[in-house]
Parts: sequence; structure tokens; C-alpha cells
Amino acid sequence: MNERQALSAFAALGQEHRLRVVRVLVTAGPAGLAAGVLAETVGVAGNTLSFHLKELAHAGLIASRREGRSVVYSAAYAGLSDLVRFLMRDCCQGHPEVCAPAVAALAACDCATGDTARA
Amino acid sequence: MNERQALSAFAALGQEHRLRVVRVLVTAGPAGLAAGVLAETVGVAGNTLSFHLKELAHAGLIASRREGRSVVYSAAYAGLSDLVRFLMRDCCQGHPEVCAPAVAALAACDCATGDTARA
DNA sequence: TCTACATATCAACGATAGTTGAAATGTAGA
DNA sequence: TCTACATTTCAACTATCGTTGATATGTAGA
Repeated sequence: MNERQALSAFAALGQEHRLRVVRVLVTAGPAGLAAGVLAETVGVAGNTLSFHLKELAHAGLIASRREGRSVVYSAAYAGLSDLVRFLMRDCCQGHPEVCAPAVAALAACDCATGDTARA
Repeated sequence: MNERQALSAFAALGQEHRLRVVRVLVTAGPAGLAAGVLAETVGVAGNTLSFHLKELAHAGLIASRREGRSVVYSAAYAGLSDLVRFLMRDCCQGHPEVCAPAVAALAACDCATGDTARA
């Protein structure tokens, strides 16, 4: 991930409705949610949400697929992970002050106690 | 960190000059850089930079202190760390797909190989 | 105190982002 | 094919953001 991509990702997350969409989709898991359900959950008009979904997709934070007459959106876990890595990368150039607490937080979270953390 | 704080942090990072300021300050370490040096490094007019620095400080991503007649800015490592934790928190509620690569990235970075990673 | 330097504040402008309503596109079933 | 449903696209409007120039504040040295 380069600076330009990170920039669009941060800008995408720096908007109330978009941040909420991402958080809802992340917790929804790979199954995702239909655009209509998302609009109702987030509390935004369909056409407005469509605008934001397009921006999030362009930033590489969410993905979409058609299912019947619905379009189902889901979190792009790889994109989110890349963003985290980008945010952490520089700190490692001699200054572990950022990473240390983040590592501690990961150690305390469920997903870091499983096999995935040892990969 | 709540949603509102995360929102302002992401919005702050979603701007070219501000993202560059944060990256420069993070690599500069706790010593930080004077506002004038920052302006020259980032390539922004002093008054414009002042506006952005204020926004970054308000978002809790940087800190400032006066040194003589200069104002020295430095990265707020705690704030950045909180943001990373916020971004990762939800994914851990049953879906380790985001954390797994991030953990792997941390394992590969210098700061995770030291004592801090075992805390 | 006076001067020079460093930074911050303010008002005003242009550019961009977010919302809205109407219309278009695409899909499934009768 | 026709109709109903789900989503997207488009144009227009308003609000907010980022920049600029001028001015104010604060600090150090003569």
C-alpha cells in the first residue's frame, strides 16, 4: 500500500456513515449485508449510501457481489489489514513506541491467541 | 477511544499534508520537529500548516511544546496506538481475517522482536 | 524598550464533499 | 413481455474544507 492508497482509505474512514458501514460489515463477516439492509442499519437513504459504498469500494475497504436482485457488500479484510500495516510501518523505523501497545492489544484479543497469531 | 474520536483521527489522516506531517513526526521520534522545519519538509505555507497542526493535535495524533521561540511538534504515540486498536477491535468479534495478517506483519517488524512484543 | 524572528489567528475566497429528488439500470417472478 | 423490486446514476444545492494574505501574539537578543 502506497501513500496515495492510504490517503483514500483514511479519507474514506473519516466520514461518519462510511466508518459505520465498515464497522458493521466487519462484524457481519464474509457473508456481508445487502445494500438495502445496510442503508437501514446505518440510517442513510439508499442513493446516499450507494455513493459512500462506491467510495469505500474504490478505497479497497469493501467488496461487492450480486446475489439475486440484491447487491451484497462485505468487508475487504486484506485492504483493512494493509491499512493497519501502513499505519504501523513507519514507527518501526527506530521507534517502537507505537507498536508496543498495539502488540499488547493484539496479544489480549481473541484472534491473537489462536493459530493465526503464530503464522 | 470512541467512534467520535476515531472519526476525527481518520478524517485528520485523510488529508495529504496532514498524513505527511504525521509520518514525518513519527519517524522523527519523541524529539519532534519545529513548526518551521515541518512546513519546509512538508512543503506547505506556515499559516496553512498551523491550521493542520491544530487539527492533528485536536485529533490526539500529535503533541506540541514550546522550545525557545520555536514550537516543537511530536507524534502522540499513544493516540496512534489507540487508533490502531480501534481499527482492529471489531474484527476480533469472531472474525480474525483482519488481525491475522496484521499480527504477521508485526511479527516481521523490528519492534516486535524485542521485549515489547512479549509484554 | 525596541527590533527581529517564529508561530498563530482571522476573514475571505475557491474547491470539494455530502445530501436530495428524479430518472435510469438491472434482476426476478407472473 | 410486463410489472415490481433493488440499486445506481445524475444534476443541483448547501455546507464544509483547505488555502491565501494580512494581522496579531509571543519570544529572544541588542
